[in-house]
Amino acid sequence: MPAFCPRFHRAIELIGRRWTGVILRALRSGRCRFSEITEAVPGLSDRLLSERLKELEAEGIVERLVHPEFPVRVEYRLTEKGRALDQVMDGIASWAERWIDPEDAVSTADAEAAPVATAVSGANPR
Amino acid sequence: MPAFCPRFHRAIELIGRRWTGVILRALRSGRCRFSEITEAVPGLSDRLLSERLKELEAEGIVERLVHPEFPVRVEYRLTEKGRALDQVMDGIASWAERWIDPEDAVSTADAEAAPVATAVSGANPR
DNA sequence: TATAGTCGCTTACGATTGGTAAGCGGGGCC
DNA sequence: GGCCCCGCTTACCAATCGTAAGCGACTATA
Repeated sequence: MPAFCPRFHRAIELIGRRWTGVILRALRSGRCRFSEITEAVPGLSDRLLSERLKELEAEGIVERLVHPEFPVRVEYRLTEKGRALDQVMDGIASWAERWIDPEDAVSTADAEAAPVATAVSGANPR
Repeated sequence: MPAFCPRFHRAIELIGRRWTGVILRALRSGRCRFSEITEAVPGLSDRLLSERLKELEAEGIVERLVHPEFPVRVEYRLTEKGRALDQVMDGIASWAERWIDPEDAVSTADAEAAPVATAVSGANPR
């Protein structure tokens, strides 16, 4: 096995970008509208969701469908390439279930969802 | 399936941080010394490798062994928790092999490995 | 007519993180 | 002494992220 593979590198840097993984998971779980995703993923802002979705669309992992109805409805769907990531996502989920301490995970999610009073006062947090 | 799972989130943001994936792959392929990893991964700097290894050690994914020999030899190894990621890594590798265009990947790696003549010269006023 | 609200973005700006280069400590080697 | 090696650490600047606000097309309410 080679120590470095450009394709592997590109793949993991792509799906590993901030929020990308959770966005793909939300899409897979049936959330397909912009606002459904922001609601489903605590801490994720409009700006980043928009940015990530554009990247994923450019990569051919999701496709964007615009329904020119009432308040413009936009639907995002996994392409075949995107659905091919399901087993990867499942693998990560299994690993997380076995090895990630739920409390760590919760505190992380909280910190992202509600970084209320923490950041301002720190003396020199690193 | 829930749209959001804190443990999944934490897991993917952890292994998805910049360089983390390729570092783990390098470790798995037998490179275990600091300098072996920097050599194996084009574009990865000392600073980031050091930072990522510290994080991975703190997470219990790699362990650090110091051999007080000649020029201090430091060995990094995957723990059980780290080795449990093998199937995830394999899944990503398979996906990449099927879906990532080698040329895209090469150009990406090149850009990272050899920004030789581009960056140095002027004409980059912010 | 005016005001307000919805959805999906986009813009602006400060805070965090990443990349590049240089230095450092402890040893051995000439 | 001066110079190399390894594994970091520090310093500095650019890229990315998080927060908040605004925008365009449209409707609903008054």
